[in-house]
Amino acid sequence: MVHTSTTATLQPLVTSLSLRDAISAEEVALIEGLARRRRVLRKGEELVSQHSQPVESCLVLSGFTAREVVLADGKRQITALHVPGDFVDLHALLLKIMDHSVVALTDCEAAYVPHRELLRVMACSSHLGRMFWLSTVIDGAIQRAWITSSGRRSASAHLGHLICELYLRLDAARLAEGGRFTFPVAQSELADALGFSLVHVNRTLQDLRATGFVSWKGSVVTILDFEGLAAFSQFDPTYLNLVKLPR
Amino acid sequence: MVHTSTTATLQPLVTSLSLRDAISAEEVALIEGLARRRRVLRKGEELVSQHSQPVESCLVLSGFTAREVVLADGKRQITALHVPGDFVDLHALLLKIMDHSVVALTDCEAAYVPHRELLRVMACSSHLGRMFWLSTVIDGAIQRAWITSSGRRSASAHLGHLICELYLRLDAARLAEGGRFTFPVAQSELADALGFSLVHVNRTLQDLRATGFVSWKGSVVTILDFEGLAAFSQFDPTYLNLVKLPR
DNA sequence: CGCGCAATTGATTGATGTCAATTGGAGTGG
DNA sequence: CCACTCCAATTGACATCAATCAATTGCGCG
Repeated sequence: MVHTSTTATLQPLVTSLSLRDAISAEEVALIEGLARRRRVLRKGEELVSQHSQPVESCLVLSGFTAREVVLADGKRQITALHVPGDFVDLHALLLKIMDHSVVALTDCEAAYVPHRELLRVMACSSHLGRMFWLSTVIDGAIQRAWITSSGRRSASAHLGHLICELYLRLDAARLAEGGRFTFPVAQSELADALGFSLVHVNRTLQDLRATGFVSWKGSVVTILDFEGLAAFSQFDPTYLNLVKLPR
Repeated sequence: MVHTSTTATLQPLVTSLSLRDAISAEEVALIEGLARRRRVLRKGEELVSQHSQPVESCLVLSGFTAREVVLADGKRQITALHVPGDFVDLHALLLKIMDHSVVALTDCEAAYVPHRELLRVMACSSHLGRMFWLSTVIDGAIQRAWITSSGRRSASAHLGHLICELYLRLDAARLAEGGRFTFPVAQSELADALGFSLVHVNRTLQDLRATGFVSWKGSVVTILDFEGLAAFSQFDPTYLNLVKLPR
């Protein structure tokens, strides 16, 4: 069952953009003036389907989502994790055809904004246009970091790097506190994000716990020593662009 | 020794953009009207340095380049390969700080366009602005494909997938002919792109040759059976967006 | 011919996947 | 409250894959 309504504040998007550059009151008004529909999705539902040709782009308001590709032999790869405030398929505005799908890892809410509306707002504010562009470009930077982890980091550093990344992104979205955040995702899904087998995720998690940098109980992740974990995982937060600059 | 001059046609860029959407005569004029400086780089030189804050973006006119990250322990990961016509650090227009460097894998020529010039042209043509955005978003799609290869494909399928991708990209740039292209890159560099050890690249290449899909002698790569290689590597070219569509 | 670099090979170690079983915890019906 | 069920987490044993170390070969060039 899909719930749809028109009431939804786009505050998470404003918050996310404001982390990277000042967003004026006029720009906030433009954003809040975007026509959109709201959907509530349950864990496992697709927000956007592979091969579809979206005419609207999808913004996550709450919950965790992932981009995933399923190969012919049934193997699955998650190529990105998204947190509230992320415009998960903004790139569909230009790509036209989705080469992957976006799924809900937890129950979540999303706002769908017609491409026509995005173009209208970008015509009013080229700065907002650049901020939208920026958000797709940050997604790309995160993907490069994943490629690096996958190719050249040990299994525990790969996982540790992901934990550091998630923590900073969630903290920026005010969804983390004191090194702790909730990440209600099964180890099998983590496996698909890391490119590991399920068993290997489990053992890597145990290795990481043994270092004392991280505690992970149920869906609560606690970073006990961020500096230590970051050094161990060779994590450099520059690529997240959590810096307010004129763009 | 760095050679610099101001004469350089940006035709490779026009060709690349024209693959994805019609580019009008006016738009071509706008592109050719971009102020820029030209540099000739030798194999191994850096086009753009990690941690730098570019005020111009770099377009490859000829030769192969790569984005690379070097970790503290000396391990290297190549996160993207670029072919002539690619705007390799267009994203620096928004990211401001480079989280990786771009290096020349072969001797090559590049044009550097000041960000101010890009903003000027985008103000004249919002369509060109979207085409620039598109090119960064295609880079992102390629990166997702790399993540998928790295995480969920066998070593030979990973390499096979990369060969299919390079072939189509080079073919689109008119740098391939009859399944054959020149790729003067050492196995050690291929290793850094695939996230393999050098020895493993060598053996994977032998496996792939044994399938009969590919011949790779010196720097000449010949795809003997594209359909077979694509099926074997689960290669679906959709993500390359080599389709002319209104964007 | 001999140098130097890239490609190749062999042997071994270590990391990771697979298969199969067991444990643990939350929810459910009796 | 207890037994039962289901699913996720965990463990053990083993097979494979891939990294490492250490030669050796092949080739272009002075």
